[in-house]
Amino acid sequence: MSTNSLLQRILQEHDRMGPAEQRLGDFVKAHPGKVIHMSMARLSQECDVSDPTVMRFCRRFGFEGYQDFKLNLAQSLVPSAPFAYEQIVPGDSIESIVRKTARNSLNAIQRALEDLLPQQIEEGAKLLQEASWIGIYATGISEVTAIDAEHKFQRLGMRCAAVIGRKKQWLHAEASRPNEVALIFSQSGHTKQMIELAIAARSGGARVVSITAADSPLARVSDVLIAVTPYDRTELLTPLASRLNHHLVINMLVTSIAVTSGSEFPDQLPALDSWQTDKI
Amino acid sequence: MSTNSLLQRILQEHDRMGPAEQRLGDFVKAHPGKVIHMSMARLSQECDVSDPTVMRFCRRFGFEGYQDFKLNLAQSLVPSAPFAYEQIVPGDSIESIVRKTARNSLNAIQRALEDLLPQQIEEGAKLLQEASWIGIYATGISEVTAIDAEHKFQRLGMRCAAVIGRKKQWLHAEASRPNEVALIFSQSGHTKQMIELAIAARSGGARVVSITAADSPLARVSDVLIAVTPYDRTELLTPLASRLNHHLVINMLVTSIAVTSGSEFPDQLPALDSWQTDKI
DNA sequence: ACAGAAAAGTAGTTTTACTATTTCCCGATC
DNA sequence: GATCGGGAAATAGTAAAACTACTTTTCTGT
Repeated sequence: MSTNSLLQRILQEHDRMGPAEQRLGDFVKAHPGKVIHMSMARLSQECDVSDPTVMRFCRRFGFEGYQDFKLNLAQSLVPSAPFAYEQIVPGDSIESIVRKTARNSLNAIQRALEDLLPQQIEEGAKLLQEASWIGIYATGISEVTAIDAEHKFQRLGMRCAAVIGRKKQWLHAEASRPNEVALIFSQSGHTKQMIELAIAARSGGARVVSITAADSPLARVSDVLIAVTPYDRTELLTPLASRLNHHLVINMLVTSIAVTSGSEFPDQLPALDSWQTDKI
Repeated sequence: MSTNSLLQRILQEHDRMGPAEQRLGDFVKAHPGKVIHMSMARLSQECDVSDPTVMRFCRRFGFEGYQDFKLNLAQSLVPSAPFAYEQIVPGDSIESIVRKTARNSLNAIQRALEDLLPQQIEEGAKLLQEASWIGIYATGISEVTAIDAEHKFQRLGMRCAAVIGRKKQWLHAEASRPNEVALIFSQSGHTKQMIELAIAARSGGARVVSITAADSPLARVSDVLIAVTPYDRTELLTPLASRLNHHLVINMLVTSIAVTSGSEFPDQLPALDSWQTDKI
């Protein structure tokens, strides 16, 4: 993404700098959190460098001076930006659970924003929109995702159903016919049941839209793939974050369909609960 | 929450300050982006205030001085420069739908991180953990949230059920007895059915944990409130964002319960799907 | 109305960021 | 091989910034 962190730019510029400025760069990279609380004098001393050199170093990156540099450095350090998954461990306080959970979710969405390909969403939305019926398939905890999708598509007046459970899924997939779409959610794209469902649905003439990992077996047997990069081993531990992106994709699909079908307030549609329930 | 955005803290402290410091506070709130590039002298002049007053103002919030204050201010405004919700409009391209959806979600989580009170999560988790059975109630699109909660609590081996539909909900709520907990999800806290369910459950001896807006009718009839600030009119249009925070709360509850009950890998629990499904 | 405390301001000191100029280092040139 | 030249860095100096100690003003309560 275009929002290159300042620290990365320092790394890139490294070879184009003289030795004194390199020492500066190394120190800033190593202790950015310290630097923002240091004066120019202290920093220059720490790196065996004179303070006009610090000045030149800052200007090199397009800043007006040291102050301006420090401010931007501070902003690029802010926890939410490009930062790692924080594992939750047994001793954690409630407060840190709250913080870590939220931050991990932020992290997940940020990654999604960088990785998602709008074109895939577009293709998926087009197929879904043209379908006469949509079967929504998932297993395990992704079932909730399927139910969520069902709710939202039905709001748009579309014919669809979340199909849960092995036997039911088989029944529906084998009865597939042209003009229908099978929408499949799978984290890894390696789940046997889902791959077989995709194949069954296609042999009946239906199209398959999968929200799953790129380069997975499921991706290869789908007509349209919406690639959601799964999390590597460490990050797999996070329960919400991994599923969050699937919900995001659903929302993007729903909104896209609403937009292209000419709704005036595309993002209002799924929020109509208020009409159906009595309030006091 | 301790990670309260600086601007919010300024707002909270407003009444405890003298008129000069109030002028400062107002200016900082109005032009935070300007302030971070101003010197103390310029700021004090702009607010008709002497510069030791600026000093005192900064120290009031626990900072060492003006510099330190500016640094933290800069960090607190980094995330999405203006916190504004970006409405999706009919003409939007797929790409901007993707971007806006993701950014609105980020925005929602960030707000949750600032507003959520860990103590409420803690109280909620405690009650849920001690319950002999948990009834999970919701209507409309929040039903998905209820199902999600059911899935996750069951992973922990807890006895619970998502109760969907008016009549079923009545049956269950009226049969409530001590040691049971009713877990209620409601965006506004004004839904009649939910309030009545809460009252019914309590009169049967059960405790009520609500995830809803503070100061709402539902909040007032609950034993434990987990306050999730609802979105004002403009932001109500966002379908995912408003519900997202309820999912976050569920996750925090599940993790908290897992931690306090001594699980070794608290954040791994809800990710055990792999055990149940065949992979290829 | 007046004592006492809180709030804000004045004046002064130290530190800081930044500038202008000079020195050093190193490779190419005659 | 001394010299010239150009980039990299340092020295020295300045204006302004941040911070402190102290004084004055403005409330508040008896």
